[in-house]
Amino acid sequence: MSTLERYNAPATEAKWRAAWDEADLYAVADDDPRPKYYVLEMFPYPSGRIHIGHTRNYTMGDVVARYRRAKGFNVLHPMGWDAFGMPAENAAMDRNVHPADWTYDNIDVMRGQLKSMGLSLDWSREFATCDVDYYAQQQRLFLDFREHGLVDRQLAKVNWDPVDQTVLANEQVIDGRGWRSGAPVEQREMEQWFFKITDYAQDLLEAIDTLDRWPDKVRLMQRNWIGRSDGMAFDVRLTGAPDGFETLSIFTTRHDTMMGATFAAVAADHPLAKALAEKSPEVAAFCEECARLGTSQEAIDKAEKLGFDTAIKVIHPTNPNWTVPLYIANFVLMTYGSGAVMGVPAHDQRDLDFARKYGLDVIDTFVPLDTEERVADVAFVPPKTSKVKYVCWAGEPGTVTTCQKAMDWSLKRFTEDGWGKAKTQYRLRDWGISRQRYWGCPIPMVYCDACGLVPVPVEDLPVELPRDIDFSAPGNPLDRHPTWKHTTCPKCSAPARRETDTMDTFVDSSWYFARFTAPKADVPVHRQVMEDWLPVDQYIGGVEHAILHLLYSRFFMRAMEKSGYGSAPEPFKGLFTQGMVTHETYADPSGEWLFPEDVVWREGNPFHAKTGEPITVAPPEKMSKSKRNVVDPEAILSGYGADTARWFMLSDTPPERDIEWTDAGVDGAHRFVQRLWRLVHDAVGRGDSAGSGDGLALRKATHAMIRDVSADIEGLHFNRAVARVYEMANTLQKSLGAGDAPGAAYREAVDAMVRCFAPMMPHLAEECWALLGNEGFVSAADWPTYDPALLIENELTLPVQINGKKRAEVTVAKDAANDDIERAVLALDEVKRHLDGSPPKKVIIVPKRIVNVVA
RNA sequence: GCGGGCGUGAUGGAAUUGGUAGACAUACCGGACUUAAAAUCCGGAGGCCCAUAGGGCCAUGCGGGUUCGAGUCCCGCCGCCCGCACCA
Repeated sequence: MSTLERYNAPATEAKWRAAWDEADLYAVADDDPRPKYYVLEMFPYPSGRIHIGHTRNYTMGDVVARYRRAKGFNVLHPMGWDAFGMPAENAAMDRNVHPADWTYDNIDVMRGQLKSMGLSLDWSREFATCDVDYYAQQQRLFLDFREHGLVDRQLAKVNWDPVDQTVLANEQVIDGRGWRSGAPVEQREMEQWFFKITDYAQDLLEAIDTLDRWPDKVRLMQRNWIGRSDGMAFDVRLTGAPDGFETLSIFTTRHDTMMGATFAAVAADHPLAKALAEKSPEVAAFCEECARLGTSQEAIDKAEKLGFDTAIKVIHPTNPNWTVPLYIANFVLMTYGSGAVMGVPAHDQRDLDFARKYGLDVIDTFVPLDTEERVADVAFVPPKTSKVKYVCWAGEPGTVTTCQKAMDWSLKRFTEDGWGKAKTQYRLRDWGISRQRYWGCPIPMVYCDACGLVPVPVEDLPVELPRDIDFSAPGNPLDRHPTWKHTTCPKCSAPARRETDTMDTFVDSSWYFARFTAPKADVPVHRQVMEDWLPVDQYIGGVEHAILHLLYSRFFMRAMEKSGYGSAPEPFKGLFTQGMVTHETYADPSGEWLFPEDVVWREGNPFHAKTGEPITVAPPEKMSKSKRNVVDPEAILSGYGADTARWFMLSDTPPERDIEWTDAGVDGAHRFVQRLWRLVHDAVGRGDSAGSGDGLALRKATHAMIRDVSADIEGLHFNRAVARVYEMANTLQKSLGAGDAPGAAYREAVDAMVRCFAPMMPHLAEECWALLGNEGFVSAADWPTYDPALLIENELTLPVQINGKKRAEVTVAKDAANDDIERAVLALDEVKRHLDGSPPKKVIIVPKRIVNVVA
């Protein structure tokens, strides 16, 4: 043993990766007869290098892929690159490199890094979304969607940077200013392309119920995002309004409070408000003020309710002689409902604040059952299921009923009266996909003065991005390009202009999982092949994509089905959202953030490695460049090896929670790599003949491990699977130390253990597998099976409680009768002592679990 | 504000339908090996109290409740985290 060299992880790992490549072990065929399993991790953005979060995400996916492969599935486990996006353009501006070169160089680096993790990926299916072959097919999908009525043009507000002359994404607006120019951002309305995701609002909502292998949290977030509310729509007549505005559309979900409406209000960007603003500078000024306040999130928090009395009167729908004033109000949203509301101060806090400020009436329509007190400063907004007493409504005053019943009744009544009608409203809005930038998929449309908007014919695809591009001036470089946008109309051949907007990069990631099923096809997907592979059985990624990416992908599958691409309504059958990787933060006395490698520890206290100053340590948080609490996985991979990094990522912390990266944890993982190596060496040294006895205890432990590790991996409880392997190693080592380990049982145990940790540490497993003299790759070996007969105990040791406290144990035959157990328990010294001579009040025996004696 | 989640040793965390709380790991302490250290191996360990073996009490954020039995279920607090946020 003393001569055994340490396991050289980096060298050994490289050897096995080369061997896997040589054997083309992870390539997958579409026509394989075994049952399919599609495991996918969210593909990375090629930012430059892999970060620690990637290693966690891809390790988890790889464990699942390797486990399923061993269980006899035909496993699709592909990798690609979410390669379009702003950082490439920023690099182009900052460093004068071409976005394509920057992106593809990054991909080369990151591909090498991912390969060094030993992931069992089918690299032959790799693609990047910026590959012309990919975005050409995406353009085709766009045209098909349009053909099927799923694309339209709508006016939409954008963040406009007046200095850079460009549209900004929300995350580029910091405190209301452009991130580059620092100029105050303006809201502009522009015509943009939209995917009509709202056509599927109800379907997307209902189908969430079928996603039973998604986290409840994500399902709830999607439900809230779609935001269905059932209410009533109606038109009210106006007096004193400009021509063309004789009526106003209103939406409400509380029609039971209609008789408490004391004012009406429209949004500042409502068409009526705009019409008034044209005639009145005062109105225009008010609306502008509202628009300014609107943008930043903080402002909304503090925003005071502001209103402008238009002097227009709204005729209450229930009574032609009853009018209420119409305001323009800053808290009414144009983007929800009809952009106009009836204000019911008694039962809505916003309306109440507004009413108090502008001296409007407050009419209680119902009161609590236990008090006659009327609304003062706090609106009375009971849950719809609460019973209240109605005092002023469309029904009999004094009625006691639930709000929901009153609403149902009111809706029926108002519908019969001929002015109200039931309406379902969604919070979800159509998906604006236009982006005014270069590094994205061009939208294949042409503007012709004679023919209007004309789609690029499919045979003319792809509309390829020009290579020569200039980032030295602000604005969209495609729009500025000297020749690119000039073309001829596909219909009339007259000179025409190309659409210079490109697609939101979320479009790229909305169907890549489908493209992996036929990555080289000259159509977006092959119908049959896609239907065979989809849905993805297990999708793994960050919770930050819980709404947009996952919802857009669900929409895409429906849109593709409608466009004739085959049926796979739900793209991801199983979803798992893993936690982040965190690290302590370090700051020097001046408050500067320090990298972990700049910190040295002396006697448990941290000091600056160079200056020797004491350092303050703050609790772990998400790794970020700004706080410098980052660890580069490259150093771990090349120093300790991939298996150590993988094992660490899977250990201790449940995968859905945040994991704290610590050097001690990594060292511990590496120590275990070395320890397993020694254990296996020892097994080989013993051969098959040494030892005595049948090793039953060891065999039981082995088979229990197989059962438990299998269940833990299947349930994605990787931390528990890791603990089971540790337990097995401890058991092996103990039986070894006791000198009673029979060779065959020991050999069986080691063999099973190697196969069980192979999905987690594939290189080490491969080396151990070879050392044990097995043929072929453990990566291609079957998953071990366990013998249930070995797990049945003939005798059971039951805990014995007295009055609910554990006092003793009793060992009985596994099928012992309750009478026998009771007799054995009452004979125990410990039990006698506590009973002190008197008979027990009761003895509760839970079969195979526990005995409780009630004294 | 609305919605959701989580509170267990020094630390990360285990714990079937309510049934032996603290598996496994990290850090720590002791021993062996070593000139020494590292590495390795063996062992210890929730807290408090009495103690010779051993025994007792208290312990899963806090306070109640249901139960033979509660980390787990119910009610009320406290704290932290996440999502949405003027959605009519």
